[in-house]
Amino acid sequence: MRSDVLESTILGILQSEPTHGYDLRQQLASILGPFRALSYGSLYPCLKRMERAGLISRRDDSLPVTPARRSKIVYELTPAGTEHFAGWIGTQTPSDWEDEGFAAKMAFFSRTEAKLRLRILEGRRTRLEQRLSDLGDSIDITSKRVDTYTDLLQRHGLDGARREVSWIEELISTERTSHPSIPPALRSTT
Amino acid sequence: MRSDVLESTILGILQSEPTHGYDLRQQLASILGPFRALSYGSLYPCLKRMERAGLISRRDDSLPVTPARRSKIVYELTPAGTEHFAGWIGTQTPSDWEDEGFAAKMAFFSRTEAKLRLRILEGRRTRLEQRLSDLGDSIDITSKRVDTYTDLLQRHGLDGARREVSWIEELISTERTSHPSIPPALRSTT
DNA sequence: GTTAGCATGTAAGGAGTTACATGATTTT
DNA sequence: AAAATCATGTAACTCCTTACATGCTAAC
Repeated sequence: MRSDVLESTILGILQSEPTHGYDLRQQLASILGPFRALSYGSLYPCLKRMERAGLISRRDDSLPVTPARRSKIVYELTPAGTEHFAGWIGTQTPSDWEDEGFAAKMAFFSRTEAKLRLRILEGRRTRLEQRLSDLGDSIDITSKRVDTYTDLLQRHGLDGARREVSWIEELISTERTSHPSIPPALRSTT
Repeated sequence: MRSDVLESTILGILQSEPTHGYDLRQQLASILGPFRALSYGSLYPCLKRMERAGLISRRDDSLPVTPARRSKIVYELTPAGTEHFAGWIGTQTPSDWEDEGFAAKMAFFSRTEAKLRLRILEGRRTRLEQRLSDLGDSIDITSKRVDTYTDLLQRHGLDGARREVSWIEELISTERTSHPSIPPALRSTT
């Protein structure tokens, strides 16, 4: 995962409420999928970097909300962190086409403007279509080699890519129909 | 990709015919999918390591098969390399459960014994089922957080995981039916 | 009272990318 | 003759994992 994507995702989680590292990892895993979950050996140094960069700060929680004071370090957003997240969520970046960048952006879509949401989805679709055609080329190359299993593997990959594209297309059409403010003329420009 | 998986895959490709680095990369991409394709900055050092380890050797092709001698370096298997590949293809290792390890093994399945093939497929299925249940747990955790988009993302991930499992199950049942030597009693032990 | 899970961290090392550097061959 | 593609390689850098080290708290 690109470090800016990770940082922005952390900032996004912290925007809901101050959180400590261990818990942050669970949420990260549940948003991005348990696979891309990173290890603590990756997360804690990242939090330290972000603190040094002034994006987050350790919260001095003397609140007796949780009975006993533990050795938890609760992080919260600084104004700079809030601003950084607003910048990320309000713009389109190349990493938005990629798997993880896209997942991270989409997880916070309810805080994204409808127009930008659509643009990001369309960018993602373009990326997936390109991937689909690459996959097709690659299968053509191998087609001479008539190994049954290699073939099955490749077909499965192709299916997955196609499924990905149609999922995105459903999302796009849902976005368009639930925002009828967009003139119908634009809808066919796809 | 774990380096032993990469090395074994390279050995597997070289078993068909001696190949040079550039071409090896295309074949690697077409077998494993164009995504997991690695860069030359990764491949060439790996070939050098393998040469030093005695698994492959540079071929002195004075053969005038291709008209002009170019600056190509053609690698071929050494006896040690052949043996190494035979060991890998003939055994089950933990990396066979994982995405890349499994793809690499399956790409050479036509050179794998039917029994072992089945065991590897079943191991993969177990791994995928575990992944599926992890994903279910993770969605339960997030279910309180009723964000539409996070939800869509997670459902999509779950669908993908389920699709993966049923694909593997189809493969397994095909393996079993096309090898009726296996007593029917074993088939229900699934 | 001991096991399991919560919680934070560091050091070493693995794996791969990008950018750079170079040059041959084929196509337009 | 220029552009594209084939072909090999290195160095710096990024990102991440594993293994280790430590200690608290809750449940059995």
